[in-house]
Amino acid sequence: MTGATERPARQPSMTDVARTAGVSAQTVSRTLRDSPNVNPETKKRVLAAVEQLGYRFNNAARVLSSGRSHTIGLVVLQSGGYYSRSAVTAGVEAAAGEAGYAVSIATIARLDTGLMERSLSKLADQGVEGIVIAVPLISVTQKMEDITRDIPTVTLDGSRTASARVLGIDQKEAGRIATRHLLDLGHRQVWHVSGPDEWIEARQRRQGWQECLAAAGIQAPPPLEGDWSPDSGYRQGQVLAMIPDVTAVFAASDEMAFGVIRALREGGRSVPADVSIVSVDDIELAAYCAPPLTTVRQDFYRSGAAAVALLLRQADAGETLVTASLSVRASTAPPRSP
Amino acid sequence: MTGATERPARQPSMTDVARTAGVSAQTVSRTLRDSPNVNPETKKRVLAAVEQLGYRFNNAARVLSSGRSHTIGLVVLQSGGYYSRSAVTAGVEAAAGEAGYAVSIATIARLDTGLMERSLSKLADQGVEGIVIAVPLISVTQKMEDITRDIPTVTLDGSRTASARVLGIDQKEAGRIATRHLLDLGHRQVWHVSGPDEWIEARQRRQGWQECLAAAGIQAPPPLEGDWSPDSGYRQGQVLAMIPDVTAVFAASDEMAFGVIRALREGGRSVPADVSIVSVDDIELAAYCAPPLTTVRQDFYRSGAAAVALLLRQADAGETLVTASLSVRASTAPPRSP
DNA sequence: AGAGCCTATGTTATCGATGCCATATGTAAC
DNA sequence: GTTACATATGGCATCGATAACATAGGCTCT
Repeated sequence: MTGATERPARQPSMTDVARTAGVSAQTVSRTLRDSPNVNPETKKRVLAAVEQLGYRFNNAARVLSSGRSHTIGLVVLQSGGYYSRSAVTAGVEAAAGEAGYAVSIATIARLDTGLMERSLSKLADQGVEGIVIAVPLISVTQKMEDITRDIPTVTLDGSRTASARVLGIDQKEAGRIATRHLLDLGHRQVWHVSGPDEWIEARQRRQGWQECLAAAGIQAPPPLEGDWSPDSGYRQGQVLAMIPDVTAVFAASDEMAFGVIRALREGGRSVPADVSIVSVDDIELAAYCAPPLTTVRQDFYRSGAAAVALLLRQADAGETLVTASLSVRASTAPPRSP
Repeated sequence: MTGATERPARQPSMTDVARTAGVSAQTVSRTLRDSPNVNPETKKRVLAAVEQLGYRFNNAARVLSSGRSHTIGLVVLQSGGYYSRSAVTAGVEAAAGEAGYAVSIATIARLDTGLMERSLSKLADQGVEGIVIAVPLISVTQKMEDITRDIPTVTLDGSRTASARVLGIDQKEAGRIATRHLLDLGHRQVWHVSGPDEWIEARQRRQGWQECLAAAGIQAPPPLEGDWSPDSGYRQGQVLAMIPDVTAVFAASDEMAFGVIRALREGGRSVPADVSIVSVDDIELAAYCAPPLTTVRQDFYRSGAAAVALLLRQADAGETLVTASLSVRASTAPPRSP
């Protein structure tokens, strides 16, 4: 029975390599980790054996014995719509990869406390060494506190648990720049279609808008809240189209801006002749749709990367990293009768 | 020394739980995995101990001893631009999560053989039990063959290694539907702005277009190749704008379509009055830009989920899963003088 | 009542790499 | 010519869970 041809194709282990190379497993381990005290000659033999057997190390064993998983967890929203969020993902992955860390992604289908808890648990179970949370914590539960106490966590949204660190993202700046641009063109009032109130991003952009208006001695009109989607922009645009003296709108995202524009046009307003629109994100399409969108671009990729650096203790919390710049295109113009 | 207060806060292990509950580690293991033969009474004691100690299992140990990682690897392109791809990601994650699998994502910055090899290696090192490749294999190397021989792999692009299975995605259908729509409107010729030739998607959509034209007895004009980006659409649109008798264009993606439209308009052509445009994807913005885009929607989410099912042996290869449906909006119309 | 079989639980070996300590050279220092 | 110390390598315990086997009651069936 035992003498059968069967050899269940087990992956070769370090011991196998050691045997082939005529050294101990320990030496193989040292070689593969570039330990200093290994004879170049020996090293060569070991590497040859590795090559020959097609050896690849067993991650689980490595993690178990070293106690290090070299993995970072990332929590993002599933729906791909939010441009800035996917840029964050790319930044996190790039920075983590560079530092030799893998990224385990937990997506949540929508903002929901239960889903959030489950995602964090999942990541904790996977033994991640750090967590980047790129969605708002709509409410912080005990369970979340427990996990973020045990595992270094950085939030990118401004919301936080007792122990999670927050990477400073000054979104007000974007709101200010956008509003300023409209005022500079001669508009006397600027309306705002904001993101959902749970998102600090949305709140900060709204604040920037308010402050900028206040500084100009203008009383801000009530903001209209959307959910980042083009459709929500469209619906709020329909509201704006019913208000006669609207000449300038600041939308909190490009996607909403396009919805607003559509509604305004359907309502008989021309953009930018009657109404100017600025938004935030600068998605690729912004320059190619009609009209090409004037929008504030921010470097979210960089803040994703910075979050990883912060987790790996190579950067400080509180630093403000997202820089904003205005791309002026064709959705804004001076008001008709200044 | 030893009597110090210090207790280095090691995570509690199964043994600790066992001690607290007054049972063996094995019983704890059984309880936590819902083994049938555990006394409800005992189970309760164990769960209480788990709760009390804040125990969470050690994934590495579990993987090492069971030989199962319960993780699936996913290779995608980093740049978020390709709508269909991110839908695939969501589908993969949802299906994997449902089956109790985690997803480890390897993103490649661009289509490059070296990067591809590295990503696969990374995933293999992590001990994934299956791999979903959602990008084209521009060239298959020995190393890729080796990895996909050892680990069940499904490709979603149609390209393949010797052992990877291919999930049948009939993209021709999309090309056919789009072209058919234009012909039905009365157009006598349909031009095509295709995706990059490395992508099977692009090739198949092109084929569908060609076949549909051929069936109507029309000689297809040379396709214009883009890279999925709005900008590439714009550049090819400039070419089209220089050709007098273009009345209908099929673009292989929504983003390119918007680029084409912009170029055509700048060239003095009106859309859809002078030129009709159909594309593929149905991104959220398609309905809100000007003009609202007529486009073919495909269910990529579903094919991502199907890829996972295939890996987990719950489905068959070769099955065609992506269904296409046309969303008629305002970028198409009958030709001016039929 | 003893064979046979479930149920509930414990014991022990094992997965594959690493940490720590031991050992065997070589070689510089006094 | 010891002491001393760096270099190169091996041995063994260990990480935490699981698989496989072992055992001890309790029950059914003939």
